[in-house]
Amino acid sequence: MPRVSDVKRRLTDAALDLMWENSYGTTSVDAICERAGAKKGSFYYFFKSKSELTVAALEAEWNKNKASMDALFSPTVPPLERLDRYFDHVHDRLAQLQQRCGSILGCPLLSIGSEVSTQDPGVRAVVDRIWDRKIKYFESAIRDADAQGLIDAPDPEAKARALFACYHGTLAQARIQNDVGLLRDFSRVAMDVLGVKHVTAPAS
Amino acid sequence: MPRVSDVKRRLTDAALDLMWENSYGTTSVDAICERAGAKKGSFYYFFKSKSELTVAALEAEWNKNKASMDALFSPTVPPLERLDRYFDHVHDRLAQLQQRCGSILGCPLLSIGSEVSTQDPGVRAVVDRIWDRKIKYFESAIRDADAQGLIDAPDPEAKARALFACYHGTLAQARIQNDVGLLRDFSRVAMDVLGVKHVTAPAS
DNA sequence: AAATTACTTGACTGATCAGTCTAGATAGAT
DNA sequence: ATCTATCTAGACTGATCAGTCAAGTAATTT
Repeated sequence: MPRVSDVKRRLTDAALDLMWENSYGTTSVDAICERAGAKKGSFYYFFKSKSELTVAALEAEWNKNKASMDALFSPTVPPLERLDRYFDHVHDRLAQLQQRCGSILGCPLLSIGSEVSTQDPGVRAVVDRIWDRKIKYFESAIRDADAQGLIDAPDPEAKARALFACYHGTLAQARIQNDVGLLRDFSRVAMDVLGVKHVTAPAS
Repeated sequence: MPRVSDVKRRLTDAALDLMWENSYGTTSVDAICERAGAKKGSFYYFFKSKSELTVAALEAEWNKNKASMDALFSPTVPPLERLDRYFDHVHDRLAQLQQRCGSILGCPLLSIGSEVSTQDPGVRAVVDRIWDRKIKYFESAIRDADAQGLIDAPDPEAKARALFACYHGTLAQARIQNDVGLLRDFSRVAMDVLGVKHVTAPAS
């Protein structure tokens, strides 16, 4: 085996950055190559199409995040605190990205997924797949919280999906309005959605 | 004043249809003209750019929907029922659109807004504006529900924004997964978010 | 009937798009 | 040393893009 290059990784990184900040449609293959410091020939050596690159980029992003997800959702952490910490973590990351690029970017899975899902089955499928994996973290936290009597969740999977949807709506709104505000308070909304029994803020 | 034409309306209709079903980026001016049965010259007679057309299309869509929003959120309807009926109404409309085009399309404000908000201040602004108007319906329903003691909502505007975000996340997920499921049950999630005091599901 | 206003027509431009192709360069295996 | 698999270079193609423009048509006013 001759030399190995890191161009593939640079391409997926560049693609995700550009598509996250702008959109799938306005991110051209040329622009991806330029940011990655690669040439077109290399791009099409590694990927059959822009669509396939996108699938790879989303998978790569998932792999980059998995370790910190595992840590945040460690069973050693009290279940509701896992969710709290996760929301904080995402908030901090988006706030930090805003420093660099001027915008609250929301969730790339949602932005890209919403943009291409009716037209690109491959990308839609990978978004679905990663989405499901992420929901599993919510689901087990919810199941543990239920087991500890902190909430009443007879169907943890459904609860997780509902909470996940709510969270992504909040991320999308933060992107559209370029405002972290709602994100900062999402934890309270989450506790409402979960029906947390005794907690600081809400009366019920 | 010489003859009047309905081309302007046909163009905004066509644009919204195409952008909703596909995306802003993949909807070309040529395609809009073709569906509207208009020529390029007419397009640029009425609109300065694709961006301006989009702003007009979103405003036109709002105007088309306003009457039914007013009816659904009529003060003659019990407040929580207003929300229920609204969710049902949207569900039915999306299910009906799915028959025609094969996909659950979600909310065009969110899809288009999320796609262009970092790049097109004009479109972002109109999405924001319409978004705010829609939230007002939620807000007054929530305020009325609070006044009737059905819920405890010291800050109706914040509650409305949170519920709106949750709802749009659910719409987005329905689009990405092409599944009405979550939408059908959203009313229950909404009641959780609102902290409805006595109802079928939650304990608290 | 002539002038004016409101719209229509479609060919055109130059830029940019995703994707192709051929000719190399580089490094490890033999 | 040379062979071969892996990767790079970058010019090229044809389609499509948003937007322009000059000439034309039709209803209404005067």
